[in-house]
Amino acid sequence: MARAPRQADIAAAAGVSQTTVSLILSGNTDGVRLSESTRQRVLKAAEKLGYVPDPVATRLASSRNHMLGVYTFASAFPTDVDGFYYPILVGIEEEAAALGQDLVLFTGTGGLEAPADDKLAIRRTRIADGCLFFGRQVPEEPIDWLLGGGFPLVYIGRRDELGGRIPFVGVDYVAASAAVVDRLVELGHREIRYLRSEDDAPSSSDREEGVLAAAEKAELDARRIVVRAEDAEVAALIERWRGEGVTAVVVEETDTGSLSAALLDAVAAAGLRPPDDLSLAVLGQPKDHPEVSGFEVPRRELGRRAVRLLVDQITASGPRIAEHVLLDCIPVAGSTIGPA
Amino acid sequence: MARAPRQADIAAAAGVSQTTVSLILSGNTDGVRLSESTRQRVLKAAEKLGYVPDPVATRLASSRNHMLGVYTFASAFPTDVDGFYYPILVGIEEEAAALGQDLVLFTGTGGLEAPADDKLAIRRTRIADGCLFFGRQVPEEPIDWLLGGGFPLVYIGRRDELGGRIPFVGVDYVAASAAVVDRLVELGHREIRYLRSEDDAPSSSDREEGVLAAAEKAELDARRIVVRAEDAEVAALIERWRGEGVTAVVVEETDTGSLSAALLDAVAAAGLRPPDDLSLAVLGQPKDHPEVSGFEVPRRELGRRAVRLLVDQITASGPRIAEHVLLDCIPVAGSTIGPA
DNA sequence: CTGAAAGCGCTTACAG
DNA sequence: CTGAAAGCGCTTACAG
Repeated sequence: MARAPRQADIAAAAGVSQTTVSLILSGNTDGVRLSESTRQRVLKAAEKLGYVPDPVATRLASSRNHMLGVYTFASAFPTDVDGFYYPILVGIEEEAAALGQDLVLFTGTGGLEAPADDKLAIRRTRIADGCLFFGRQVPEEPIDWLLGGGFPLVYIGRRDELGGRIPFVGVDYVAASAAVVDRLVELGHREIRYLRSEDDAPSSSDREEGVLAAAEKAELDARRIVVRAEDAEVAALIERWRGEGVTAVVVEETDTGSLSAALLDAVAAAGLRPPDDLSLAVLGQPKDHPEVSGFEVPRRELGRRAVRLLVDQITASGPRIAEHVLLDCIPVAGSTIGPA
Repeated sequence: MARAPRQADIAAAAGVSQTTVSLILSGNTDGVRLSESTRQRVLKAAEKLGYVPDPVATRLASSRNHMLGVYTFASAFPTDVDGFYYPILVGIEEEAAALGQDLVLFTGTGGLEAPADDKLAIRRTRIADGCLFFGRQVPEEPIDWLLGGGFPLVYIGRRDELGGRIPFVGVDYVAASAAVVDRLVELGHREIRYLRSEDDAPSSSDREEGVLAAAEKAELDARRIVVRAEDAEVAALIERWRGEGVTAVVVEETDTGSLSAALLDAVAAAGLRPPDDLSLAVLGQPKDHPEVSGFEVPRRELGRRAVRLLVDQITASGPRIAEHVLLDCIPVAGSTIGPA
């Protein structure tokens, strides 16, 4: 394969030094003045040779290469939760394109390798100007290392680890969840149940926090509200709750959506028709069920904002401070909530 | 934070040269022998300093960077045809991860910029070791330029441009489509219609070719079989075909899936229930309609094979030849085809 | 067995 | 106005 042309090749072709080529191509006209004729000659030679700067060399020598990393702790294109992550990726791509940034997907550990390899894979993200991270857990050591080195990074989703030093763009699940319960209370519901998964992701505890805050405000018996369950237990719960006089059920929407799907199935199987027999709300947007009341997570915007925050960090001149952004959810009125 | 430690720091600490450190840390024991004591001293110093190799420098110094480009001519994450491309991306990511390659998504022109910019964006793909291309059209000039420079690239989808010099992994739509018509003929159907889009993508003409080949073999009147139509015209066609005694309809599945969706809707609206009132087949897999007869496009495998072909090209020692791979589709029996 | 040196392709002071 | 030189942190011949 013919070598890719370098600045030195352009320099030879244009009869100038490699330094001059670098100056002209990088548009680094800071305190420098170059004759227009030289400039044109260089530009023409570069065009003719089809010059493309080597991003790796650029990054070694300077600091930017206009590549943003995207690191997911599982798969960037998960098959079981595609409906969840896809809009975020769409947002990331949109904003990156708008800002002239390419994306580097680090495929590091597809879950196949030992978690020990995570460390190296995460450190490799340094080849980009900065990196977006997705995922429930935070591998503290490598992230701390990146942060300590001043490497720009942004998590997608709220992260409190490492003393709050991790910049993130998250979703205000607390407020959105509280609003859903508020609405039920306003409609006269007193016997409410909140069904959540066993998993302890921040997005789960945030939702619970919002639910409990609203319950407390309404002076409901908070101890009875929260119920942790597996998908398989849902049908039995529905039965029990009917006996307890429950009039409204709220369920967490997780990335797989399996818990809310299980609930919707169980409700239908029990012959209950919301909102008449039971009010139903999902803390999120269940797939293929736009009629269900709840809220919409601004996933696309999440991706866009994360990219913007990252680029801000990269271009920031002063010392960076950890930035934390929480986006509001969009309330979904739906048709599954009614008077108690 | 103090500077990240470099090999030179370790060298100083261990009292050896930086070269020796590099040799020991990279495990590059090829023709070299190092005393175990030196080795231990260096390893210990590296550990103590918390050394992590700089991936950027590593990649500059070695020739490959283990990054594969992914270039899409529109958006890598299209919102209207997500169901179509997503599995391909999944396959690409899987195989890339398995082969230890990172992915660079070129966001070049999201359709916003003039096609002239395509040229530069496409050339930028050279920062990777090789690149995968998606898309209906081939911008000949930049692709030719890449090919001429010996840059490894693979198209996803059959491409005949540039004198067949473009390596690709495609799908054997001809054979799969013919097989569907064969099946209908075996079941006694003689009045068959093939509904296709106006668009002239290779995947469309391949399907038509397969349909016509099967029709010819069965000595059907080929002139009446193929019908090009827009989504909006489908309902009227159904009506007409009933008058013509049509017993089976085959429809093309495009990336948006809108034509097959229009047909399924029109058939249902006309009160026709396949396979009793009409046999129905889709040349592909319509979204959310697993019961429809036809075939499944091996999209995930398409992504995987494309990655493998690309990596083969990259690692090939001798002169590369354009490789063309066609994958078989998986027949879907379905329940919408019956006897005439 | 180990080191001095060149080089990967750029940027960035520093000289003219 | 432009060039020679050093340097980013590593790898890889090439000498001892």
